[in-house]
Amino acid sequence: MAAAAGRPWARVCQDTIGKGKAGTKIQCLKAAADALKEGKSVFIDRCNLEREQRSDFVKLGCTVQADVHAVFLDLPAKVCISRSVSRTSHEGNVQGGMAAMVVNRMLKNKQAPLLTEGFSRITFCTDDDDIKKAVDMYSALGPSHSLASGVFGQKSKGPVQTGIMKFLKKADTSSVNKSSGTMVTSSERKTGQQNTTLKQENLEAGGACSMQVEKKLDNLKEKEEQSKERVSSDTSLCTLAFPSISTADFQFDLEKASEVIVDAATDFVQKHDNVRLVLVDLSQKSRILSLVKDKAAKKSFDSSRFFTFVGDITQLHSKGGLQCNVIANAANWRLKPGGGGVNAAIFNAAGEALQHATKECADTLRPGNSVAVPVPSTSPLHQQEGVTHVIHVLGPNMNPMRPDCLKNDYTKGCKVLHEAYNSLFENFATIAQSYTGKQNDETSSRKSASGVISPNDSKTKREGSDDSERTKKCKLLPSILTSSQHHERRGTNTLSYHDNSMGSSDAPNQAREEDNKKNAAVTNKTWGSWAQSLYEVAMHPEKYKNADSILEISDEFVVLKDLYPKAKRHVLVISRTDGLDSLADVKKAHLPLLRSLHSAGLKWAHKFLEEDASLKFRLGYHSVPSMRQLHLHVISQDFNSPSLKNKKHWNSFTSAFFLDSVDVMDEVDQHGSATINPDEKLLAMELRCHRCRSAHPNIPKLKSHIAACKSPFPSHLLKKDKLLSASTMRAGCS
DNA sequence: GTTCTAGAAC
DNA sequence: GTTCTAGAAC
Repeated sequence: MAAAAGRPWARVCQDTIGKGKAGTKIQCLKAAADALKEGKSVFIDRCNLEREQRSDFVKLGCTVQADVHAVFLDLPAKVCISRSVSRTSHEGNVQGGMAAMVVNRMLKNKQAPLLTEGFSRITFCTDDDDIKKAVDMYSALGPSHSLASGVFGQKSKGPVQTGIMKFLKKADTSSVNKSSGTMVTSSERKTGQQNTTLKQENLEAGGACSMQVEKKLDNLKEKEEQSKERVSSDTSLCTLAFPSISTADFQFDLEKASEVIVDAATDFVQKHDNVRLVLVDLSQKSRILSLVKDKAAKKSFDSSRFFTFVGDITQLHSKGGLQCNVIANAANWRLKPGGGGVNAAIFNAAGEALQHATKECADTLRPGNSVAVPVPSTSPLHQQEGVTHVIHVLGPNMNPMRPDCLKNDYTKGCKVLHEAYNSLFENFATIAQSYTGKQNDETSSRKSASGVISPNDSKTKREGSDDSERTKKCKLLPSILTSSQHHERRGTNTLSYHDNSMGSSDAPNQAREEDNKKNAAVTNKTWGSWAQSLYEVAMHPEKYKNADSILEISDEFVVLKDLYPKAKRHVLVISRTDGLDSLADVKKAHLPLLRSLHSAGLKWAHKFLEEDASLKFRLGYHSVPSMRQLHLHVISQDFNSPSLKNKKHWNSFTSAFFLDSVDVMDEVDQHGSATINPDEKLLAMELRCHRCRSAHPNIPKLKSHIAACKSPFPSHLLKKDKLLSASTMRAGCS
């Protein structure tokens, strides 16, 4: 039913139609029919996400011979959810925490509109820009204007669609003067002039976040209290607080490390006056502290000048009552923040100022060396803790997953660790000297001024001493590399990361390149230098047999704890077959190998289930792995891990990108190869809960959700034992 | 101002 | 694979 041109628009909205009460679809249909009778154009503002929901409106439009258009707001789920949750004045009161649930439910069933439903024009809007364009277009419609029929704005146009488009465009030219649709996306309507029913698939979109889950503070309860014991508050002694170097992430043997510490420290305090060394660790139960204590007790030296202390090295003064002028940092070779442990804590506590100050002193650090950095006076570490210098130290590394691994060579390791402490203490001695000098200077200046210090004098003095300090600092930093050395270092380090850390320093680069070429012939993929780690482990597992991360070595595979686990339990079963880099290389002949990897994975999953029966496991492969060498993931489904940080991480384990081992074995058995969907889009998909499939706007919100979600796992996982749990394990045993 | 993502570099 | 960081999103 085409009414006269120039008639206004009627907005039919189920949220408002009930005048305070919940509206009904019947009311909407009646209102739309009435408006059409009056010759108005009608805008149906309703979430008609399913075909069935909207069919009555389409029928109504058709019976009155109006053009029926759809504007489909096909926004990413995360946008819909975050906006619906954060809106504050929704007419239907769908907002806040409830909204996420409602929107998730709706999105689950959403069906994109089709021309065959009876629409003459469908406009897809996939972002705010599209929406604006659509609003502008409909707002600008005049009485004699018309919009082309067909489907517009759909991002993935299949060939059929194109055909339809062509056909419709052709047809459309003959009906140019027919009335056309006009729309408004909100209650604020402009001048609609045509008489048409317009249907809008309305996904309300508004503002911020879904679940109002409070941010979990990573404040671990077990964080040990600072030492309560009284410590000497003798401030005449310049004090260095230092953490044990290399014994945490670098996995240096504690027994050997404690010997080195005691040797180096006692030696140092015996040679230097007016200095104090304090070995600090967070935990009362710290093994390195007790080892050092025991060993130190057997030596004769002034125990007030070298002792151990339990506390946070960044809060020794404020929380521990221990004034330290200088603290040491167990740094990384890049001298960058992060990485956890002491390094992260110190950079955190000192603020950005320390990063800049460090940059000014050095770019990189070699094992066995240290660099002293004056802590800027603006830094909280300086202001609150009275720390004037941080000395970054890099010790030897025994962790095969870290750069410059010494592969258990403790002869060299102890030597380097000794060098590291010596370098640290020497740097500290020079700072201490400048302290004593300063104190003396100030004392003498006071004396000479007979108790009167002019502000100018004082200022000059301070600047002067700062300057001399800087000069000294440069002299005492043997670890600072020249610019050219620095570049060279970077170059070699890139290699050494893989060569040394992965134990193939004896394998020349050339060989690696050949390997890569050989491999490229199979999968046509070249692997970045960083992608070689698993290959190295697979080829030479014996070199790492002492590393904690290696759980099992057989002729066929190596079981390794993932260095960056994406869940509470996450291990890799790495095939040892050379040249088999990923699933794409797998042929029927590899079926026995796949079965071996699978049963090894099962065995470890069972072991973990015995330790924690609440876990669930999946065994599978990444369609396109990032690391070379075929490896099976065994991963618990809690995904509770700080290393799970981004969308790619999430989707690589929860989308079709993750191929269940049982399916892979079946496919290889039946077709001689695995079906791989290498679509990168799988990794860029919206974030959905792996249990209830609800969508979430970002990783933190998703993580909050999955920590609480108790929905059953999707049924496809329950088939074929893809999801291993304590109960499936028991069933398997019986 | 803070949080979060995404892309480049490694 | 991770780290770093600019800038988008909030």
